[in-house]
Amino acid sequence: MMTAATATDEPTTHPTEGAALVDAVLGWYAEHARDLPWRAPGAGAWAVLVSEVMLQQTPVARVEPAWRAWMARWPTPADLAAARPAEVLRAWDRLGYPRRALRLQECARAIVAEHDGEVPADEAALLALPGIGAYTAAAVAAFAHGRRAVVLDTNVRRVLGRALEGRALPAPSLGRAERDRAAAYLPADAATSVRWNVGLMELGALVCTARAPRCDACPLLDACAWHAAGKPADEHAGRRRTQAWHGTDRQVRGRIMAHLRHHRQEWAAGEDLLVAGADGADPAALPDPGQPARALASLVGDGLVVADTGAHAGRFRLP
DNA sequence: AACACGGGGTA
DNA sequence: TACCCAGTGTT
Repeated sequence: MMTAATATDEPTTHPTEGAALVDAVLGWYAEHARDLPWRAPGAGAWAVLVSEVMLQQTPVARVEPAWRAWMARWPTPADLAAARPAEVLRAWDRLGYPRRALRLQECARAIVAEHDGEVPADEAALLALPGIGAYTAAAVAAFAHGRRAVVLDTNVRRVLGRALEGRALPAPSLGRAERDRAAAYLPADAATSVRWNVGLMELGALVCTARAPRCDACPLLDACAWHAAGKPADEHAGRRRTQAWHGTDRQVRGRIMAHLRHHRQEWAAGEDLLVAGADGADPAALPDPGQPARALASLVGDGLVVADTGAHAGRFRLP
């Protein structure tokens, strides 16, 4: 696949500088790679895909036990496709963003229906699956199938941004110029490109971290533009917004989902869910009394909660 | 381009 | 307390 950059004011490849960076990253990765289960030689494409979806915004430490239990229970796409969504959501537990769990099951069903139960290797085919975006499509193509792909997650963007451009942190949004630059540095050999991708991610996770980078342990120290410039501050600092959590609709949604995951009965009374969302207090006494009901309605809208429309209206359950 | 979307660990 | 984390889908 041709992924050449089209910028006219810069070369599209960086053979000398790029080769030195690649050697440094590959050498470091060979020495320091973590022994994660989805990297084991026997891990199949489905195992890799499941790990990548779980790792979307959830740290490795919390994903690992959930991934082991998940793969033991549903070792193939067909197994997950046949599961009850309520059990899928319970197994997802507290990994966060539970819509990912539903999309992962939709993804499994699409793989069964459209790809004979086999995880596709083509990046475009992967991108068409539910819950698979640009990052995950590239990651599965590379790590599950050994394909050459431009894998750009937050770690890779930070490492390349620092080493090549001297930026403390990547821009809030990924632009074409940044993607072209990453493509220009991707090794031509497929097997090498896979190790480059995973090596950059590992370097970003263990050494070139966002908060307190351990530059003394970095294999790219001598080549790093950010370090050479004296590690200037993040130029986008003023425009980044931290997401609120306490008192938000998201927190209330989480409480309702937690209640339903642990509820023994099939159906739960809406009143119980509203109280659960209000953290045990009377919803009417909240600063925003309508919040629990609004959160519950949004969960129903997302398909994470089902409302009984029959004779027992006012009762809810997991789908 | 901006938003909404969980939850917990760490400095 | 504030920030961060192997992003995705919608508006």
